[in-house]
Amino acid sequence: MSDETLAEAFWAVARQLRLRARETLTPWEITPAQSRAMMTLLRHGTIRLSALADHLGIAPRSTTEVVDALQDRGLVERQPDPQDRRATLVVLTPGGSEAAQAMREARAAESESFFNELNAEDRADLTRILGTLRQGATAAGKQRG
Amino acid sequence: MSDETLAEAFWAVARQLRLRARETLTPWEITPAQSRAMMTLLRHGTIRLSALADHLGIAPRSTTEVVDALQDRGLVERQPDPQDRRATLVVLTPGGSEAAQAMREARAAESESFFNELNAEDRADLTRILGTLRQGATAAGKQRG
DNA sequence: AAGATTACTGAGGTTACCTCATCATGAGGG
DNA sequence: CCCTCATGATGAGGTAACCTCAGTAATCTT
Repeated sequence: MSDETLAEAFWAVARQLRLRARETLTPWEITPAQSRAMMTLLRHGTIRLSALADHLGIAPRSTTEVVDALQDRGLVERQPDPQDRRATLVVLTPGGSEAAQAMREARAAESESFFNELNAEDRADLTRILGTLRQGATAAGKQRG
Repeated sequence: MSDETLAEAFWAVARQLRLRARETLTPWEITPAQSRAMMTLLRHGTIRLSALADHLGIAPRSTTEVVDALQDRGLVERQPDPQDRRATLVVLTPGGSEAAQAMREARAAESESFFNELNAEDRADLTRILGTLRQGATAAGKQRG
C-alpha cells in the first residue's frame, strides 16, 4: 500500500503549490477566483459573462459576483454585447490588462522557481507522468459516471 | 516557459485526485474536513480538541464545529480530560472507528486505482520527484518567510 | 405575435472557515 | 490563600465563495 504514500506526497506538493500561488498573488490583493477570471480574460480576450462562467467552472450567478469585485477595483468593465442585448461582455480595462500580464509573469516565475529543483530529465518525466495520470483519471471517471 | 504547462498539468491532476477523493467519501456523506478529522483520530487515537485543531491546521473554534458534526452522527464522543478539566478529549465511538477504517481502506483503494495507470518505474520516479519538490518547496519557503 | 428559451442578476441559503468575547479551570507569585 | 494571568472550549457574529430559485429583458421559434 505504498500508493497511500504516493497520494499523500502528491497532496503535500499540491498544497505547497497552492500556498505559493496564493503568496505570489498577495501584491495584488486579489482572490484566487478573481485571478483565474483575469487569466481567462487575458487568454481569451473580451467574452460574455456566461462564457467566463464556463471557463471558470462556476455558475453564472457566481461569476456575476467575481466580475462585480473586479469591476469595483477597476480591473474589468462590463459592456453591452452588440450581438445580443441580453448579454454582457466582460473586458479588461487598460489597468486590468497590465495587472493581468504582471500576474501571469509572476506566476510563471513562481512556477519556474518551484520546479527548478528538478533537472531537465525529471521535468520531462514528470510532464509525461502527469499526462498519463490525467488521461487515466478521465477514463476511470467515465466508468463511474 | 514550459513550466507554466507543468504547473497546469499538476493542478489538473490534483483536481482529478480531489474529485476522486470526494467521490470515494460519498457513501459516508461526510465532508473532507470531517474525514480528515476521522483519519487523524484513527492515527493518533484519543486527543484533545485543540490538538485535533493543530493536526487539521484550522482554528480550535472551527474544530468545535467539525466535532459537533461528527458527534451528531455518532462517530465521535466528547469526554472530559482527567488531566485538565478545561480540556475536552475527542474519541472515536466503536461505529466511528469502524467507519474510519473503512474510509481509510476505500481511500487506499482509490489511490491504488488512480496511480495504477503508472508502471512500477514511473511510480518510483514520481515518488522521488515529489520528494524533491516537497523539500525544495519548504527550503524556498524559508527564504521568503 | 405568442410562447419558449436564454442571459444576467436579486434574494437568500450553505459550507467551511475566521476573530473576538466569555466562562471555567489551571498555574505561578506574593 | 488569593490574586492575576494564561489556557481550553465555546457563543456570537462575520466573510468568501460558492449554490439554487425566481424575475426581467431580450431573442428565437413557430
